[in-house]
Amino acid sequence: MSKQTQPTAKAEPCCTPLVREPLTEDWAGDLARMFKALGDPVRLQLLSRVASHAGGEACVCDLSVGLNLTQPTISHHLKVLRETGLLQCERRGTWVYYWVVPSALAQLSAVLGSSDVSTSRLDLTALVRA
Amino acid sequence: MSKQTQPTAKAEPCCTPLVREPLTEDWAGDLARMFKALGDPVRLQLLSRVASHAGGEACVCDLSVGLNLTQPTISHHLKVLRETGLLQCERRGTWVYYWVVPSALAQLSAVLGSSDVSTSRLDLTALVRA
DNA sequence: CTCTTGGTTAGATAACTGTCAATATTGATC
DNA sequence: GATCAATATTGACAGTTATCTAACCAAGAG
Repeated sequence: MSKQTQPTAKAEPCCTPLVREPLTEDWAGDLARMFKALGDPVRLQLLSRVASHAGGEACVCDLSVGLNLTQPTISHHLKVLRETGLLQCERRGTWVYYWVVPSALAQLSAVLGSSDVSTSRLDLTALVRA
Repeated sequence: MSKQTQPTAKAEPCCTPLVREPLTEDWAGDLARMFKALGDPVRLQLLSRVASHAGGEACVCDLSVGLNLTQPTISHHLKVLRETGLLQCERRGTWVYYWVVPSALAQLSAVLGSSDVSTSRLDLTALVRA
């Protein structure tokens, strides 16, 4: 369970301030996959609940309360977040605990934010492929 | 043309990183709409081309080159980015120029950024709240 | 081993999305 | 005016997605 395939969370030119890395074509695709995972209100709330939960992790039963959805639907959304590398999970006894992968969020945040304070410009330049 | 409705760029209880506290349902919806707009490789590339273009703006003809898509498709994606408040545009003569809305991207970046940003980055999270 | 509780998987379906061809609109130029 | 070039809009269609119900798997407790 805790051993998931994580197609997008590659240990690559990651986390280096993405200034001007000559971008592989895949990168826009990988980034888009992660942003798409965030592009659902339920998933955003789930992610937020996990991230802000005491101890940095939460079990599914904690996450489900208040969201007016069936449990399989919650499970589906968690799976999406897992498969994009934004979340990881582990089973402990009866419960399954989820936690965020900070580097994944940081990566997305860095792409959107200006990494160079002096130029106040967006760091999406790296996305422009040759 | 340049006078678009911008449903998502509201001034709200905005920009608290989602690791700090769970998102409200309303806000999650707004954020999700923007992230969803970024959740497409073509749109990511368009956005990055606009952002990295000389002068901070680009006309549609500049943006289309290289992307192997028909003109209406490009136009559609630009519309999505417009309607989520990530881009703005203006017609000048025959051409339509697009530019990014930095505050929108900053807002998303801030949401993703870790609250305990003990490390590097500027945490203007609170400032961006328009 | 059986029951119960927590969670995932499978299958079905309605809604949404990306794409294109065709058409419309807008402005410049003749 | 008529015409052309640059974008936008419309309509259609295939592929994807969010959600549900039902069934299944895993781990404790009797």
